[in-house]
Amino acid sequence: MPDSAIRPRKEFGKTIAADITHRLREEIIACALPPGEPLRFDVLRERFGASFTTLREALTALAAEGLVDAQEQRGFRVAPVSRQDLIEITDARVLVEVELIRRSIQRGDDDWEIAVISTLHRLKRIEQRDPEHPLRDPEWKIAHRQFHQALVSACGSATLLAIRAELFDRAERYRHLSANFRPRPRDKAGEHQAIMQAAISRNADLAVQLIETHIRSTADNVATYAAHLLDTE
Amino acid sequence: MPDSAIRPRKEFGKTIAADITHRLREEIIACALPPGEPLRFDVLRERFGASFTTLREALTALAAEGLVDAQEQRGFRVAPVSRQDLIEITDARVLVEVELIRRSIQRGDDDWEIAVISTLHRLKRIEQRDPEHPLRDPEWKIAHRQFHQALVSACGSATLLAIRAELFDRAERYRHLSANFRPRPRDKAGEHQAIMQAAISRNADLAVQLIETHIRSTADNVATYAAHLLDTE
DNA sequence: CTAGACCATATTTTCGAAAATCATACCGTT
DNA sequence: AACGGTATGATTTTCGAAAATATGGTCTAG
Repeated sequence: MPDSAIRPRKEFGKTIAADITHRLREEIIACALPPGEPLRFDVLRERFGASFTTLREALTALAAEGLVDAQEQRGFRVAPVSRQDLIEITDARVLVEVELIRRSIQRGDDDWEIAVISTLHRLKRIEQRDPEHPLRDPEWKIAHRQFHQALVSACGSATLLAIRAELFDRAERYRHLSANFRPRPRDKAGEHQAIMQAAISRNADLAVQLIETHIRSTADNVATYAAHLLDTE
Repeated sequence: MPDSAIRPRKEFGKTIAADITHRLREEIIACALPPGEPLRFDVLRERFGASFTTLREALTALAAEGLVDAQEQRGFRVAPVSRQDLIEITDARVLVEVELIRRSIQRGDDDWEIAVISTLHRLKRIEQRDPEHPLRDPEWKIAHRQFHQALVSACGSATLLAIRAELFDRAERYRHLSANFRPRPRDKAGEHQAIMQAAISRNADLAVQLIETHIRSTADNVATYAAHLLDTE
């Protein structure tokens, strides 16, 4: 029996507000709600079936995450994109992720190694099964997120992990932005494999270098293929 | 004519929700609302004169900043404190602030130098005038915040500045926590002066080292004098 | 023809009542 | 006495109406 049979309203989290926050976040990251799009209450009300104030709570939370732009007395809109913002997010990600990889490699135990290996394995399975544009596949997105999450999960700082997760989401939105115009994805599978091996063999310097390249080349890709969307701001 | 004559409701920001977010943030940082304190709506309603939903919006925003703990279906409370949390905030601050100081020293122009010098000057003036417990003085708090803000203001990344500001607020709460038990403040004035000089003379390595010591010794102080508040968790 | 004031409409923001949920005390049963 | 279920009160969460504010267009004066 599919549990969708008993799905009255809420799916993620117990409150409607938390659920809508989650759904809105996903739609913004996937660019189903395009950057700069005004978020008017009557439209959202129809789309999500919630009241003004519940929607307002969700939008306020997303504004704090940097995915929504709150313009006082003039409503909300999806956070706009810009080349500068992409650069800042990339730099911040490198700064944080490099530190967390180092800490994880130093502190990671058996469970951490297992998590890294198994999340990569699942990611590769999904890529085999369906070797085309991966960002269109929700399962690939989840598996990709979980692999990168696993890599840093042993760092020991919930504070830095939360910051990292926020930056990851904001970067993922930019990847979606360029996904429709990118001719063919480069060899991410190979990069992920190499990162995993460096991490498991506790070669921190190599892992750090690979991660930085991974993040920066992804951003370069976005800047190239979404250039027409970044310069019109 | 003082503009307080025409202050019907709002003070900071144009919406009541933004105003209440600001006021709640200040009270939490100052530990006027102590860590772990339940934030019940009828109490807040009386204290701030706003409705349920407006308060809810403010609390949701503060939860995203890490100052409030949202327990789904069971309300909100002031974020609890712990030794582990203090360590994480301190480490994260060092990571970010060190990077931002470097960038600011490299990129800062004349206006940056002027901002650093003038904010420190104001801070010293306030300290002369009233040499006792500085955290009790709202003016000192603002001046202190502005000096540290000025130091990193030329870094060129609004993204990292926002992260830094959040961590600064969370750290300031811990400083307030121990302020009542600390016998006498150490020589912060001298430290600030040395940091300013290193920054202005573009000695990045020295400035970075001084900032790191500044942050860590402050945290050590908190851990010492607020120990009884951190271990009971 | 332009600038500014004014009105009408669209949209956001706020409110308190009502619904949903949780915590507690009570009661009956074993 | 211990346990489990249930009623009751306390608290949070959600809703749509009402108030506040912005937007866009029209008219008038210069």
